[in-house]
Amino acid sequence: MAKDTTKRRDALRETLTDLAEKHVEQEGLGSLRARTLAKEAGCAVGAIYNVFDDMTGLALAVNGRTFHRLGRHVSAAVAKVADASPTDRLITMAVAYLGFASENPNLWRALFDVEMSSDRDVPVWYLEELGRLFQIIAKPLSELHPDSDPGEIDLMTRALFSSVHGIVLLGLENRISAVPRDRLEGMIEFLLRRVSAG
Amino acid sequence: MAKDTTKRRDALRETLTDLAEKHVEQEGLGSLRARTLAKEAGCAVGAIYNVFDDMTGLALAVNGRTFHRLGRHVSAAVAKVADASPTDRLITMAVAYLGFASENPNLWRALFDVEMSSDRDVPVWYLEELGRLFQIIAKPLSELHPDSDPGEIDLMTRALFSSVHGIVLLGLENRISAVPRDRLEGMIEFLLRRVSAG
DNA sequence: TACCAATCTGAACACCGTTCAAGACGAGGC
DNA sequence: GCCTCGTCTTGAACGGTGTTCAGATTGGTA
Repeated sequence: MAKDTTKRRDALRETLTDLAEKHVEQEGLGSLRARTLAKEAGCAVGAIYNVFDDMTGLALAVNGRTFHRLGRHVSAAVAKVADASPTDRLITMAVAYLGFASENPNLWRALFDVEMSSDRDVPVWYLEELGRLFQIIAKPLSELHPDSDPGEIDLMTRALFSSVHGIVLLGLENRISAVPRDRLEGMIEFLLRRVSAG
Repeated sequence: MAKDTTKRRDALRETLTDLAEKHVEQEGLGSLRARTLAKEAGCAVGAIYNVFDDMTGLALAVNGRTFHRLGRHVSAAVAKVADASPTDRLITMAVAYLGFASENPNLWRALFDVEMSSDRDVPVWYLEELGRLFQIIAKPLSELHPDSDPGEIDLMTRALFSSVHGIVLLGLENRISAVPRDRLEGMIEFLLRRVSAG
């Protein structure tokens, strides 16, 4: 079978991603070291490059998992209040987003800190995963504004997501603001109630 | 006079900051190289460390200038519409913020990209400059909500700034969204009008 | 002028991601 | 079972980074 080496490849890929995920979670994206990972995984530094394009590729693999978990986290939260008003569902999702970010700060930050500046294209799954997230935000919005065309809904979705993201981002950046967690929830709820009240 | 060497120190400090600013503006924060700057400034690499603690200190010096320019940009914009309604003034400021960010993307990004994770304290002027920015945002807000206590105003200020910041951040990050500039202005105006309408 | 402390120098250090020639090894044919 | 060949794996080496520090230099002072 020609599968044996492929299996080992996949196993190494997973081992490395596991280890990298642990490092990012505990010490942040900047703590990823090729030599350290190789030692921990019991392989040579060069072996990493048989499995990933470069260290950014490895970081993207970690982000893939995080993105998926984030999506499930938000989905699960909103599923529990499926009968609530669109506004309350929006608030639930946003607070769930805040919760995920504050419970997984390093992993969450890594989602936006990876170097994409190079010629590397944004991976398809990145946009797909983001699209899924936007879709579950768009649903309550289109209920709130049944007469708006999809383009308008899309813009509102991006605006709301960006706003909540901004509050979470600067709120968790304690060097700048250091707003208590429950205050952040209050800010988010205030914002969304105001925007929804039409 | 013992001032002569001090003068040279200050001159080198300014020269290095000028050069660094140019590099950040053109190529981004990540393009700062100690050896390159030393060569351009006509000094040795080690001389940089007589004038700055490390490269982060140099980046902070650049950010100091940017922060100041940003403050003046927003102030100037709102000064032109001093007689407008509080809501319109908020929108003017936010759009000015967007304008500054989109015209100086690399310098603006550097404001939030500097490594502060280490033990280094946030410089006082950083917080002072941010405080000034928050103050000019808070003014229209306290006109809109004359009965709110300063604590509430402060939270609303942070919430609004963070929201606008989020929209600008993800909006200019073309790898993720790529929303046209005028659409971004629309999103900001929509958000602020909704939040202001009480 | 002569001295000393402060400044400046740049080679050296420790570390990083990445590469690649060479050795090891698995798969398929006999 | 053995051989061959191509692929995988190895880790030293490469080129780059920020930072340091012993020695050279220089400016201020007596």
